[in-house]
Amino acid sequence: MSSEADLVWKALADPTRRAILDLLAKAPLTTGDLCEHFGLARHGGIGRTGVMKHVDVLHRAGLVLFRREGRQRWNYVNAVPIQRVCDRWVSGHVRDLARSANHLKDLAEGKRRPLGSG
Amino acid sequence: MSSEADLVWKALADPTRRAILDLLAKAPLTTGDLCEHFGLARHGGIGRTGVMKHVDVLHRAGLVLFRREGRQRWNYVNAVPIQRVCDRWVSGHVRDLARSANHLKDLAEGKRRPLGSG
DNA sequence: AGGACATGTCACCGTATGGTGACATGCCGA
DNA sequence: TCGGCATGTCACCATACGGTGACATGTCCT
Repeated sequence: MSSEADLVWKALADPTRRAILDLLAKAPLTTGDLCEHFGLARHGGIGRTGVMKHVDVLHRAGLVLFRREGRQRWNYVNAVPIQRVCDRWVSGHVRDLARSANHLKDLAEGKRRPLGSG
Repeated sequence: MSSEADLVWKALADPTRRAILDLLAKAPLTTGDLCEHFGLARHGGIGRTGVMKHVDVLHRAGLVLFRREGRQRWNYVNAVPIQRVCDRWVSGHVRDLARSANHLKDLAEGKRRPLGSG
C-alpha cells in the first residue's frame, strides 16, 4: 500500500519535516543550508544524515524536488500535493464543521440517539 | 514537547485513523460499531484493541470526543483542530503555491540562483 | 444475584522510524 | 593530479508505533 496521499500525510507528520518545508517555502536551499539550520541546536540539533533522511522522505512524498548544481543540491518545495490532500480530505471535514458542531451539541445535551439515526 | 498541533498531525498520519474520522463524520458511533467496521476484513481486519488505541490517539489529539451511555461509548468527531491546523499551516503553503510554482519554473529552466536571493 | 455484553487496561511483540557515525562518491579549484 | 568540500550511502541503535491476546471493570437484563 502507501498511496501518494499516504506518503504525504506520513511526511507531514513530523515537525522537523514541516519546518523544512517552511524553510524551503521561503527560498530554495541546498542540503548543506538545511543542515546548518537544524544543526545549530535550533531544533535540538540534528545531524546531516538525519536532515537528509527527512528531505528524502519529503522527496519521496513529492513535497520536495531538487536540482543538481555541481556538487550542490538545490531543494525546492512543491506545495501541490499539500493542496491536493487538503482538497480531497481536510476540506471535506472542515465542510462538515456545521454538522459536526450539531453532533457536539447533541453530545452536550446528552441525547440518547445523537442522530436521527433512522 | 508535542504540542496540540503535533498531536493532530501525528493522529492524521495514519490511514486507519483518517478512516475512523471519515466514519465518525457521517455519524457518531460506539466503539463496538467502529470495531465491526474494521474487523470485518474491510481494511485488513484490526482487532478491538487496535481500534481503541487509534480512537485513543484521536481523542488525545482532540479530534474525537465521546460520551458515555451506559456500557456504551459514543464517539464524536471534532473537526475544529483539523480546521485550525489547516488554517495555521496548510493554507500558508497553499497560499505560496504561486511562488512555489515560480521556484519550480526556475528549477525547470536550470537557473543558477533560483531566487532573487538578495 | 448472576451471566452476558461493551468497554477499558495490561504486557507483550515485530517492525517502522528518527537519529547517528563511518565511509564512498563526485565535483571544484589550486 | 590531488586535496577539500558537499553530498550520498551504509550499517547500526534506541525508541515509538501498530497490533494482539488475556484479563479487569462496569452495566444491562433476567
